[in-house]
Parts: sequence; structure tokens; C-alpha cells
Amino acid sequence: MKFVPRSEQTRRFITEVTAGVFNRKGYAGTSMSDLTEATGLTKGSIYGNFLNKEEVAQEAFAFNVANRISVIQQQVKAETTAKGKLLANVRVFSSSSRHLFPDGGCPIMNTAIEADDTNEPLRKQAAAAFTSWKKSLVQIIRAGVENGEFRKTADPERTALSLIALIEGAILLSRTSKNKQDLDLVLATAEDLIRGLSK
Amino acid sequence: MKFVPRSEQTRRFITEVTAGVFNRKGYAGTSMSDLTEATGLTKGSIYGNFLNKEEVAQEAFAFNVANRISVIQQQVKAETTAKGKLLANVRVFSSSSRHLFPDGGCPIMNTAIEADDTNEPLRKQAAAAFTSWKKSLVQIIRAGVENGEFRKTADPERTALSLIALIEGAILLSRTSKNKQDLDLVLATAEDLIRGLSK
DNA sequence: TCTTTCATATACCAATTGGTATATTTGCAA
DNA sequence: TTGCAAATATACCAATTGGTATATGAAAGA
Repeated sequence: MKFVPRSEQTRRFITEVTAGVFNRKGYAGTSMSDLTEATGLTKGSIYGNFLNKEEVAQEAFAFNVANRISVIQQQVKAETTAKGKLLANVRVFSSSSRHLFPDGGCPIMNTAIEADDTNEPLRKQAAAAFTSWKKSLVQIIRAGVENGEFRKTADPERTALSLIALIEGAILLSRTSKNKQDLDLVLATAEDLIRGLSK
Repeated sequence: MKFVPRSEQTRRFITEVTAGVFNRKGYAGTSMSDLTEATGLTKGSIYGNFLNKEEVAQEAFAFNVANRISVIQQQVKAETTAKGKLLANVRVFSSSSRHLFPDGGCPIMNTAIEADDTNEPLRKQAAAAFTSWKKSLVQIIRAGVENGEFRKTADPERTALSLIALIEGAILLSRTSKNKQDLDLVLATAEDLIRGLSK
């Protein structure tokens, strides 16, 4: 009695349209009627393409994360140095960046905070997203150490985690205060941290 | 037709007992039956002491924040230098700290993330909590600059915000990964940031 | 002891929740 | 053009939601 999605196209449409809703209202705060309202579809149609609300949430989260990763990777690729790549990771989040993410804040943070005590599958998805981001930063830092750009004493793991912490913290503070300056001030510290790697 | 709470004692009891529930499950994720279950009281009793669920949530949030502030202030008071006071702010969050906060993570971050797009009064309460924390850090840094402990070029506002961002980011990452090391690694960077203020 | 007051409990409410069974429509192949 | 299968819509479900009106209880004052 396996569940088979009916229309990959509709499934994707539902995912894309509801991704923003889930990111703004959270999993518990989003109801089925929010989903039917956002998509213009009926409950029957949504349940024809997804097993349940949880599955829509997971798909929507994956979509939000993939979006963010692709924007970041795009900017990172344009840089040639390790330092440039790290700085690109920070700059996409600056208030002056043209790469405005759909509002609702960082989906990884939003999901992690809501799910850590209430929804183990979503928590794991969020953890995997952070790990993947961290790994990409660690790789850049290691490469920078190897090619002599960064000092040998640099701690890739710690630096990567700290950069993510600063970026997420910056988003958290500025979204709470509704003050863009908070974002840029903290991101400036992240940039300092990167420059400190060059010794 | 003003609302008057019936028993300040019961009101406080409800606040204290439900504070942990709200912090773990969030506002939208906590139902009235969660509250009656946690308190052992009935709905009638809770509505006799609070206007609605929202008011319980606000009171519970205030209680959680007050708790945290008092623990931090206690540790800060024990220190005499500006550097010591700042480090105390960071160390209460370390995994080895005996001052374990009730689980569910940082209530300010939890509430801010959930409320920023859905609940303006709670968002404002969270913003005020961050502002108050920031102010206390700014004051310590300013004092440190004035007594020569810290270099004159220190930026109190930016440093305060960055410390909070690192601490919150550290909590976020370690709670998501369920890995205490993530917490301590990022907090080490916060300590570095503090040490960088001297000289 | 009787009564009054105040706090808590009971019993109920309409609305909404997530979900399902079934009917209807759509698009395509024969 | 018809027949069929796939996809969407309709109509329903029990359970739960936040909230209220009322009843019951306990303590204190007269």
C-alpha cells in the first residue's frame, strides 16, 4: 500500500508556493487551510500529492535550503581566493546584498529552533543543512591554509562554526529589532574573523 | 469591565510551570490542554487568572527572561574587571557551566524566531530583552575603555552585538546538532573577541 | 452557624484542526 | 469519439482548538 505521488509538477508547485508560508509561520503555525489558500488547491489535491502535512513541510524546507545554498554557491564560485570565497559567504547576507532571500528569515534557523524539541525528522534535516554549510566552509579554509593564504594555525572547524554562528546571530538580531544596522555590524565582525585568518 | 486576576499566587504558579512548556513547544505549538496538563489545573482556573493564552505566553516569556538575566547578573557581579565581566557573560553558557538553564534553549531566540512574523507583542518583548542585554554589555565595554583595560578604538555597540550573536549562534548550532562541542568551539571565539579588546 | 466572597471546576460552545472516502473532472490513447 | 486512468474537488469525519457561562467548593467574617 505504498504512497505514490500523482503529479510531480503539482507536487513541485505546492512545495514552492508553501515554502514561504512554512518559513514565516513555522510548522505548527501553518495549517492545512493555509496551504490550500496559498496554492489555490483543495485539500484533496494536496493529500493526493503528499502523504501528510509533515511531508509538505519537509519538502518545503528542503526547497528553501536548496535555494539558499544555490545563491551562496553562485557567489562563492565567482571568487578565486579562499578569503574571497569566505567573504562571499558573509556578503550575501548583508543588507545591501541584491540577493534578498524570501522573507521569514533563515529557514535553517527557523526550522532548527522550532523542531529541536518537537520534530525529530525536521531537526535532523536542519542539522544536515548546517553540517553541509560547515563542510563547505571548512574546505575553503583548508584550501586557504594549504596554498599559504591563511596561517597554518587556523582552526577550520572552529572558524567555520563561528562564521555560521555570527551570520545566524546577525540575522536573528536584526530580524528581532527590525534594524538593518544590527545585521551589518555583526557581519563586519564576521569579516574581521576572516581577515584574521590571513595573520 | 476590567480584568482582575484572582489569585496572584496561582497566577505565578501557572507562569512558572508553563514557562518551560512554552519554551520547548513554542507559542503556536502549545495548546490550552498542554497548560492544564502541566499545571494540573482546569481551563476555568487558568482563564480565571489570565485573559487568554497570549497573556500566559507573555508572562511565561518574561519569567524565562528574568530567570536568565538574574543568573547572568549574578556571575557578572562576582567579577571585578571589565574583561572578567564580559567573559562571565560567555561562560554561563558553556557546556561545563553549572548554571544549566531549563532546557528548550534560549527563550529570547526561541520567541524571537517564532514571533517575528506572527506575533508583534511577543516580538517586541524579545527585542526589548536583546536590547537590555546589549546595553549591559555596552556599559561594561565602555567602562573598560574608560579605565584603560580596553583599547580606545573598541566599538562597544558592535562588540556587544557580536558577542550576543556568537552566543546565540553557539546555542543554535549545538542544539541543532545535539553536540556540546559546537557550543564550546563558538564560545571560544567569543572569548577571543573579548581578549582582542585588551591591547 | 450562616452567609458571603472568591477561586476553581464542570460543562458546554462554535470553529478549526488534520485527514479520508468518494465524486467529478481532465487529458490522453485507442 | 469513446473509454480509461490519473488528478483534482467535494463532502464529510472525529478530535481538538481557544474560550465562556455556570456550578461547586472552600475559607473567612458576621
